[in-house]
Amino acid sequence: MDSSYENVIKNLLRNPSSIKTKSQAKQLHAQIVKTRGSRSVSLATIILRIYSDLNLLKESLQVFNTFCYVPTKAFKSVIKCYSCNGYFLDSLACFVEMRGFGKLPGQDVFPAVIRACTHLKELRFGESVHGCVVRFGMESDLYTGNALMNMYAKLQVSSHDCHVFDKIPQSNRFSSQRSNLVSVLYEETRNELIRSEKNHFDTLSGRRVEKGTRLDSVSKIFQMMPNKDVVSWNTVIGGNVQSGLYEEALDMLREMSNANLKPDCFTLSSILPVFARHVDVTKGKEIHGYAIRHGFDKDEFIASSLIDMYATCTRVEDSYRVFDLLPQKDDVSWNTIIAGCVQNGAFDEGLRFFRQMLAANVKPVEVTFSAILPACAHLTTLHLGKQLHAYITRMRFDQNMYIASSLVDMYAKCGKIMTARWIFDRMEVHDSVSWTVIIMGYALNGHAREAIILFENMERERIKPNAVAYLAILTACSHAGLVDEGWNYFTSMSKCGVSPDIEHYAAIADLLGRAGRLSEAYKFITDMPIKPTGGIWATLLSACRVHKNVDLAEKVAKEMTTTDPGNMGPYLLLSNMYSAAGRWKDASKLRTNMKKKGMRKPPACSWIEVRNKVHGFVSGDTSHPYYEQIHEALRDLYERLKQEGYVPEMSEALHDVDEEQKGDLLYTHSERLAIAFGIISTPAGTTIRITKNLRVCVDCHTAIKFISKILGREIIVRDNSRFHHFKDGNCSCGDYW
DNA sequence: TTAGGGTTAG
Repeated sequence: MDSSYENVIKNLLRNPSSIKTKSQAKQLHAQIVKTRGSRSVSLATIILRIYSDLNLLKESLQVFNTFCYVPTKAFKSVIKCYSCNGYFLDSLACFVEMRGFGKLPGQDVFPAVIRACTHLKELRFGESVHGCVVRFGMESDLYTGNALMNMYAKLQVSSHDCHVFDKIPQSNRFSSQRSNLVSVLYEETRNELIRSEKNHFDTLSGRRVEKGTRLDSVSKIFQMMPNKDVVSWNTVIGGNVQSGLYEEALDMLREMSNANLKPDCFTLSSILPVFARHVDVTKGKEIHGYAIRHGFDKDEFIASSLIDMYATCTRVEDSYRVFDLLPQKDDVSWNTIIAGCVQNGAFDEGLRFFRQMLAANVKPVEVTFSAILPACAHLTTLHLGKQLHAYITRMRFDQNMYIASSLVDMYAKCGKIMTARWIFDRMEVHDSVSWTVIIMGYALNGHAREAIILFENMERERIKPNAVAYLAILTACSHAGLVDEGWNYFTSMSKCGVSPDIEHYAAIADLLGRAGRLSEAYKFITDMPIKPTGGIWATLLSACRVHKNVDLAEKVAKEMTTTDPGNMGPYLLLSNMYSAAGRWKDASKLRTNMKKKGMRKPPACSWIEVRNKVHGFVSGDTSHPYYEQIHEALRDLYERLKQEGYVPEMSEALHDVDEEQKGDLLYTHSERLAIAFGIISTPAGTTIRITKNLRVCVDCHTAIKFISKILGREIIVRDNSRFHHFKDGNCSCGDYW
């Protein structure tokens, strides 16, 4: 080899950071092995450092495993390389091994070790490492300080300490072969290390890190740091935000500016959730403006924070705009826009984004499913829900609490309560949400007793019912007419520290009204400590309709038109009641009034899924390609119903017209069109599932009961308030809705 | 060494 070439090699070895690529590193390594053999420990250490700096774990380990005696520098390189590649457990095991040899760690290794502790949620181990930092006088190192603050800020957020061998996170991607070895090594030395390092820490610093005071630890470290950079500030701000200390986070942001440090991408994406939670779109927009001026708005992190902020502030149109302008979209950007749509009730849009995400070859993750499933639940798109469920099972996401709860809710809302229960029973752990969805599922499907049993089981499992859980059980009681039970739950709420809000009052008003205790319900509403809403009056009005009390209905409708003048619900219900009582003049007067006020009844619409396709029907709609067959089926059905004793109930017909015309109006209702289509396009005996945007009318309700009997089919109708399971001539709602 | 997204609501 000529001397100039030899010089190049020497220079490279003296200045290893000049190696920038994997192939350069491998060439140098090969050259050294070729010319000088592989015995030189110092050369191998330099090569290892080069591989480690380039994050080449496989190559680093190949060199590392050749050492008989491992130099400190080699340990440091491998610890860092493991940590940077996400092999946190191996990183810690290597650190333990290094300490076992009595080698002194330097400030260059601590950030990687602390980062590993943070990812593994190993607070106790992290504290012992902190002890080690203090012991070796490295507290003033900027990177170590930042890493420590990050660790305390993160682990302080989780409510309980989770140790690595209690539950190894899935994200820890070490090989299973190696894991046993590492686990044994780690287990053997871990406790010993924690003991020795922590003793040093406690005696040297005179401080003890107690549970629950870890954000104080962050502040203390921050205050004691001689040098602080943007990362230090970002870490403290982010820690405050994650702990819900929004005002403190904003104060820190101001202080940061006073310290002449400019917010960067990290600062902005940490602070944006503050405005989302405060629903302060004006301040959020200011941040958006700042991001645009500094060219940060194309950053995926900032963009997803902005999308989320606008969606949380119900400005979903602005979310779309940010999303559309984003040149590179990652899975989080997609998940954020999908969740934003679904949370704002834009279910179809959410599904559209979900399909686009798949078309863009972005792989859905757990969050994607818990974001999209509620859309299937609300739209009752069972076929899509089932497809998603199959994918979730294949991906082994089914034990994820968010996903499992969403699946239970989706099946319950699609009327498949047994499937919902099956999933619920197979969940390893239940939280208050999963209990609530199954209880609400039974409530909506008319199984109050089962809901009560589950509510008691939840309390037995020491899961404290929250406001939503109480709402679920009150709904169950009200749907089943269990007045005493409902009242008991209502009165026990406050004792359990959950103050009833308007929905709970509404459930009780519904409960009383349903039981026919109308004046009691009226008094309950007027006496409540919260101002009654239009919705709560509507509940009572509905009860007046069922119990045919026109006088109280007029009184209630009057209350409603004062509290909620734009709502046409009371007009419609009252007008139907006038018609039912034969008071045609009053009914027509009311309708004229509505017209004068520019009120129009929204079109009634029902939909049914047949062979994975959703078919929608609007009242009186003749546009469906199978309309002729549908109409014929309806005619046949009408004849058979009449033979069975069905008499059309004309009381709710909208006009004062002759009986024959009313008959026409009635059998063109959207739910009947959908049911008729279901009958002609599915095999005999199959359950028919219909979803309707408005309340089912009395006549349709009666007719569907007959249909379920004569065809021997179960018909499940989800209207805008509840489920109706029609079977053998009966309905689960007990004729109250 | 720092940042973003998820479940229940008659």
